[in-house]
Amino acid sequence: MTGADLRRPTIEDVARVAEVSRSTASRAMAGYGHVAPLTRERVLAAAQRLGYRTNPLAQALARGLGHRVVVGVIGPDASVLADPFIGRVTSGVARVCDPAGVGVALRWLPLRPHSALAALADDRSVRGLMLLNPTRGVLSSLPDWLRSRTCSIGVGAPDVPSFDVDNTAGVDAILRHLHDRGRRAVAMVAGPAWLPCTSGPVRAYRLRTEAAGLPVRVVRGGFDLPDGRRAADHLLRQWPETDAVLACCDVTALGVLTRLREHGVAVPDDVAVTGFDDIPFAGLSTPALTTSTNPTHQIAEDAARALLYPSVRKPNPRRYPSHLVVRQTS
Amino acid sequence: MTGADLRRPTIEDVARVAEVSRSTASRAMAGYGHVAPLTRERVLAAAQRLGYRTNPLAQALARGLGHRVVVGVIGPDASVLADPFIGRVTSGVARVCDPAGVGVALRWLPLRPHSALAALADDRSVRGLMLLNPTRGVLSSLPDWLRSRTCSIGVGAPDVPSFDVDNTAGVDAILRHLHDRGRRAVAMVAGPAWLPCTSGPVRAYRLRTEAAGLPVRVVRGGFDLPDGRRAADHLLRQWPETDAVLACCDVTALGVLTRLREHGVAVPDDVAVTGFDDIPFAGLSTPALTTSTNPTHQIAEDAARALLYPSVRKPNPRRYPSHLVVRQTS
DNA sequence: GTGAAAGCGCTAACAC
DNA sequence: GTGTTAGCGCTTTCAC
Repeated sequence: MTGADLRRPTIEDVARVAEVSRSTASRAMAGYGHVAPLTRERVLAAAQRLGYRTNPLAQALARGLGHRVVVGVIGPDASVLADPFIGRVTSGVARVCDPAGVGVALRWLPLRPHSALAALADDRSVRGLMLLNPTRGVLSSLPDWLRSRTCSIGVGAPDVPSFDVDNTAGVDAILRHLHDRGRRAVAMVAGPAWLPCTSGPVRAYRLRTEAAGLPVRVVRGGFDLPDGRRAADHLLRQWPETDAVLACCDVTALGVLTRLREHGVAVPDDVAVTGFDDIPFAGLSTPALTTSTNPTHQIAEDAARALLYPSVRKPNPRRYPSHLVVRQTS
Repeated sequence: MTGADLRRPTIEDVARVAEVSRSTASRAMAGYGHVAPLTRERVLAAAQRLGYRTNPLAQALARGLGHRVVVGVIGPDASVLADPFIGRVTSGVARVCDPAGVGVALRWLPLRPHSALAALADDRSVRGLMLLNPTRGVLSSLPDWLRSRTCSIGVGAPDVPSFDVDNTAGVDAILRHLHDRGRRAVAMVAGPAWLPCTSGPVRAYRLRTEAAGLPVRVVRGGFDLPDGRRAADHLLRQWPETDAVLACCDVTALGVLTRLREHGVAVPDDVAVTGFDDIPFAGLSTPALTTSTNPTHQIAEDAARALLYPSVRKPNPRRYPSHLVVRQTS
């Protein structure tokens, strides 16, 4: 009835009602440390009765735990944040972080992120850093405090847990599939050179192609449609006998597809085209794109959990299988 | 050189070096309140020299400001979070919040979100709530504390800033376009009934159609491909003379498109099809989808800023124009 | 304009 | 097992 009722109850109030000290109340609520079962019950009952809710702000300060996970995307410029892939990662992380009272921030990091990482390293609000597309160099230059709370979607390091699709195996499977279908002149449209994760696939392609005694043909692509179109132009000019194009991402593949059509090349009759990622609309193109599907949400969520609960150590690096989805373009 | 150097400098250290009190140092750093210019300079210099970085955790506690914005998506079940649209919103918000030291959490809210909102209302870590697809009923039931820090992407209220596409005008423009092209039997595939933002477009469609003395034909759709396919089946059966389908979302439109093709219906020759949203791959379908493009990122970012900086009042509700993109399906 | 001091609400040594 | 106590680092009245 008095003004005191307007105040939200603090743990002090709970302690008073439960007739214990603040520390005991704290222990009882937290669930660790030694508290007599009966005492805990009393505390919990008091909390319940008062409608007590712990204040995450105070908790964070006292524990010295940051309240946000930063998703840091390394790339040549901030436009990398516009990629739908980033949206999937961010939303996956945001969902996993929510129950822990943690939020997600999204930030572009330049290819030489040294100073940006230094800034992150002395931001006490940072609970963890999820690095997208880091190079080994970047990982090794991480300040210690930050390193111990970093994970990577891409290449990792012994002390930086990494989560990624096994795209080497994925690309290999696609190539096998193309060979099985009788394609002999398979050209690869690789990702941009600055992207560390492109090297594995290129190597896999090279290895299997050479082993089969077939010609190795790699053209560097990017991530968007025009890149794919340019790649198609390049291929047609350079190696007109190409009978399959293995692109490292769906968007590029779709660019290749449209450009080939414009040139009057029949897909898949003249040339097969494959993508990678299985974006939501890969199945909607005409013809529908053969690609490889990745558990992006799963990866993002596992990575987020690794950051939130670092004590639970898992095998590192963690690689997720990519599954071939054969549609109509191959 | 001593152990003290390992400790991160606090504002206390800054104050000592600048030879002022903690409060003055605090004021100087914050930038408001009265501080003599010279004093401020001294403080700033000291901070600089010590490499002082404010601790957002302590700041949050002392100021009583939450550290995360919750994006709450209202829908029948948690699967609504998988929509790519959510990814775009989340990443947009996360980017804007980052510089403010704030994170984003993502949470599904049931159609009757009463208790979920109550929980949010006494979570002190919540800086703001961004509601997606709320109904007026939901808005009016918001607890006061929460209401004053809520914004909506969808319908709003006098005291809840809302940000949304003017989809009524958008749909009207599409319909006008179809009429201009000579379509006379335009059927609409509306969004799901639980989605509040579907009523405006339906009304707009009804009004203009009736005004033109043409038949009103609405079928309820959902958000995914199968919904569009079902809608197409329904239309062909019910109103075989339909010569245009106005769908309220691109994915549904693409479903309609593929299903029509399977039925041997030529698009756009026999039937025109239009979508809404201009998802990244609307331009890649064959034929390319005519649709309307929306500034989703802009909306999300503006809404986030409204939450972070509530003092900067803007007109409410805020409506963003949708722009017709005529491609090949109409 | 500046300083003293009282919080913000919770946690975690440490002593009992 | 439980309580005492000293923080966590910053903000903000309120005097002067």
